[in-house]
Formats: sequence, structure tokens, C-alpha cells
Amino acid sequence: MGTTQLESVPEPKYWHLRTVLSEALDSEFSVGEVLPNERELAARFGVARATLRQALEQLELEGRLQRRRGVGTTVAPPRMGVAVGTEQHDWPGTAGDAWQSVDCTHAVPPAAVAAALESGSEEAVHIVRRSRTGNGQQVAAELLYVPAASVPDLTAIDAPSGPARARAVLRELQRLELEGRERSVELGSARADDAKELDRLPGAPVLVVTTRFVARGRTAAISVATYRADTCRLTFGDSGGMEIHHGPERQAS
Amino acid sequence: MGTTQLESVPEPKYWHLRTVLSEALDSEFSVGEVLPNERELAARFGVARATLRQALEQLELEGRLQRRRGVGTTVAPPRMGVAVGTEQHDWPGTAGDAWQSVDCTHAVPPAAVAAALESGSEEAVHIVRRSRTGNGQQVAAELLYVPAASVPDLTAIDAPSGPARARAVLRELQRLELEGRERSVELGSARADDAKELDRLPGAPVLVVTTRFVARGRTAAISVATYRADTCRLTFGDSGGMEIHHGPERQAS
DNA sequence: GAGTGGTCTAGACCACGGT
DNA sequence: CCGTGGTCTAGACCACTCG
Repeated sequence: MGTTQLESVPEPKYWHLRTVLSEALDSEFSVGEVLPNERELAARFGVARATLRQALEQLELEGRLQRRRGVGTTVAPPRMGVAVGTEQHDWPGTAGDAWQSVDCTHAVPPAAVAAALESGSEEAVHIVRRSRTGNGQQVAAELLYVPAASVPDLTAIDAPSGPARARAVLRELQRLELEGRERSVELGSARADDAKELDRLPGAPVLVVTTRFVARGRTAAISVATYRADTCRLTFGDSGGMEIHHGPERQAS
Repeated sequence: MGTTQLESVPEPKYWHLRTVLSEALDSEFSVGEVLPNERELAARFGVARATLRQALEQLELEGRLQRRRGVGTTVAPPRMGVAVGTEQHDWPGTAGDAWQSVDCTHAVPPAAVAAALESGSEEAVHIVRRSRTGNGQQVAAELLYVPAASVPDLTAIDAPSGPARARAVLRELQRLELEGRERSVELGSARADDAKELDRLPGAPVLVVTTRFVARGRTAAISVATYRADTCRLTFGDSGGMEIHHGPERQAS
């Protein structure tokens, strides 16, 4: 009996650290507060900085912390609920749909998108870039791929590029009768350009929402929207009023 | 002109490595194939193992690789589409809904769930555990929180716990008229128990799908489903037939 | 320029899966 | 047992932000 079984299954240091820090965040810190720097924290917990960083990465992934080079580590606010797919079947660009058109180009889409569009893989399409903001910061970037066949009456002359052209494409698109929508969500990592737009580093975790719009029995458009996974909780159906998860963890025996 | 601008914005080694490996996966490897071990790969690319690992972590996050301790790193199959929310408003447990009941306990839920249930924060509820498989492996674990008030006629005697009790709770739940559902998706990291069940390490990235079931104007149940983010693509609406993303990356102009 | 987080190194040892 | 990926260390330097 003399042997007190301290750690029969010793959990990794960084995981234990994550738990300790998480509880500290719940009880001793408030939103926006900056933590001590990494070297200081590492010393305080008696671990190498790399180990501490592993714990911080976890907490950042969970949306508890926000780290910025040259600035510091701050306590993140609870994730904001962003409504996606208001369930009424609507084209993108319909009045007040939270997105803002940025510009519009004409180029060959990535192979995966081309396949889904059932178009030739070397055929150029309209690519509308849009962005979405919430709580004053950009939370999502979207690329909307529209084959020329979906906007036959588009007059290519008056607005060769830019926001005006983007709006023109969306307007033409809305003339089609939308028959259905398929949507999927998966985890991804931000490419360099998305990362920059979302004010994150390349490789930052993002939620990729892919939507296929169906009209006249064919795929009329494909939307690939990239949401910051650290700050966003995607809500479906309606009302983003849910506030579950991400409190002090308690285990339900 | 003599100065060739090699790397005006030198990207990190691990990011470049990720790209190189990603292209190699596209062209030189097939699904299920095992890669050379990390020490070998690191040596081959002339980087430290930690740097190589950073690249591998990215690719694993993107669902391109699967790493298992004691075994090796293998090329992952494309993510499977898992239908979530068949859009017809149904209670969980309705005929063939892809979930399998595991057991049922009676305990106090985590604070965040208790708040959403609008019950007292120290009030015990039924907790049904269910699991979901796809392609022969477990892809999701669910905890369904059901307040006693939602299943008033439950006879607590004949099945005190286990799958039988779980089914009894679901059966009673289905007697209520379902008025609505709210759903949200966010990124999380697997807790120790979920990780074990999903055959991942603690902290592995997961997609947390939270559903609030509304009946008689109140919250009748809360479901928290945890999906493996590396292997799953959540599909909404219907048909998981979309195959976008995660091909050879090409930039759209 | 001072201070922050981000990247990278070259080691060591551990935990696990198969033999 | 060996080989694998997982954890951890103690450093170094870089890139960024801000006063």
C-alpha cells in the first residue's frame, strides 16, 4: 500500500497543461486580457517553450485563445454564431445575405471544381470573390464559380472586372430558377491567399463550406466558402442563439 | 538585373514541404500506401524531424495522411461524406438513422448543456451514448442529453442502463411532437474519452455538431455529436455525392 | 529597439504495434 | 524485440508590431 498510484496512465505534459490553462482561463482571466508571454509561462510551469506552445495551440484551436506575432496571446471571446444556409432556397447575392462582393475574374477553376461543374476541365468560368465580416473582422472568404452557361445574357462589356462585374454576375444568376442546393462542411487549412485575407497564418484551420447550386437539372454554380475555424460556429436552420459547449469541462460519468 | 529574386517572401520550410509532399501524394502514391518513416523523410529533405512533422501534421489535418504510432504514415482515402440532418425533421433514433445506441446513464450534464436545456444546473438528465460508423470504422460519437421531463412515462425499472435503456429513452422521446431543430457546427478537439472511442489521440481535431430539439415550445433534448475531422466531410440537405476540394491545388488566377 | 510569437535544429526518451 | 510515431528539451534565429 505504500505506493501511491500517481499516474498509472501519465497523460502528456502538454495535455495536462492545456487543462490547467483552460481552467485558469475560466476563473482568472477575462475576454481580451493578455497572457504572460510564452517564455515566461514556460518557465512558470517548468516546461520547454515548445511544450507550452503545444498546449497553447490546442487552446487556440478550441477558440479559447488568440495569438498574434509581435503582440501577444489574448483570451478570445466565445465563438460567434454565423448563420449559413438560411434554409430558404436562395441564390447568393440576394438582398442582405451577409456577403459583400469583392471582385470578379474569368479563369479556369481548380480541377475538383471543374469536375463538379460538369464542364470541360479547361473551360474558364466567372469567379466571384466575396467576403463576410462579423464583429468587425473578416470571418470568411468565398469563391463562387459560375459557368458562362449559367449567365448567358451577361454583357461582358460594361464591367470587365471588379465589384460591379461581380454584382452583374449575381444578378444574372438570380434569373434562373433555383431547384436545389447541396452543402457540405469539412475541415481544411487556409491557403496563403485565404490566410492573408482572414488575417491568419497559412495553414490556419478553417471550415470549408461547399455549396452546389442546381438549376435546370444541372449544376449552375459552386460556392466554396472558407470560415475561420477558431472564431466561428456555423449555425444551420436559423437563430444563432445556441450557447453550448466550451464552458468549464465536466465529465458526464 | 543580375539579382534573381529567389525568395522575396520566403515561405516557411514546413509549408513548402507540405506542398511538395502533397504533390508527391497526388502523383506518386496510392491510397493505403505507407510512406517512408519520419526520420528517413527528414533526412531525405534535409530538415529536422520536427520540421518534417509540422508538414505531416498539416497534411493529416487536411485528411491526406493517416499516422499511427507503432505502424507508420499511410496515404488516406478521400474523406467520406457523412449525411447529417436529413432535413426532414425527425427525432434521433428513428428507423435507420445511421446511429447505434451504446448505453444510457443518468447524470448531471456539463454546465453549458444544462443552461441550454433550461433546467437546473444540478439536475440529472438521461444521457444516451450513441456511435456511428462508416467504411468499417467509427466516425462519430454522440451524447444525447434528455431531461426527465421530456420522457415522463419512462419506466425506470426494467432497463436501468445499457443499450436497452437507451432505446427506451429514444422511444419515449419520439412520442413528443418535434417542433423544430437548431444545429451548429464548430471545430473542437477530442476529449480523452472521445479520442479513445474514435481511435485518435486526445486533442485530435473533431467537428462538433450540436443539435437542439424543440418540442412543446421548450428544449426537449440536446445532442452533441463529435465527428472525426480528418476522415469526414459533413453533408447537409441530401446526397453525399459532392466531390469538391482536395485535389491537386490550382490557383484561380 | 525591445518584445512578442513563429520557425527551426539536433538531439533524447517514451508508448505503442507488430514479430 | 525492433521500428514506428509521440513527447520533450534547450537552445537559436527570424518576422512582426509597436512605442
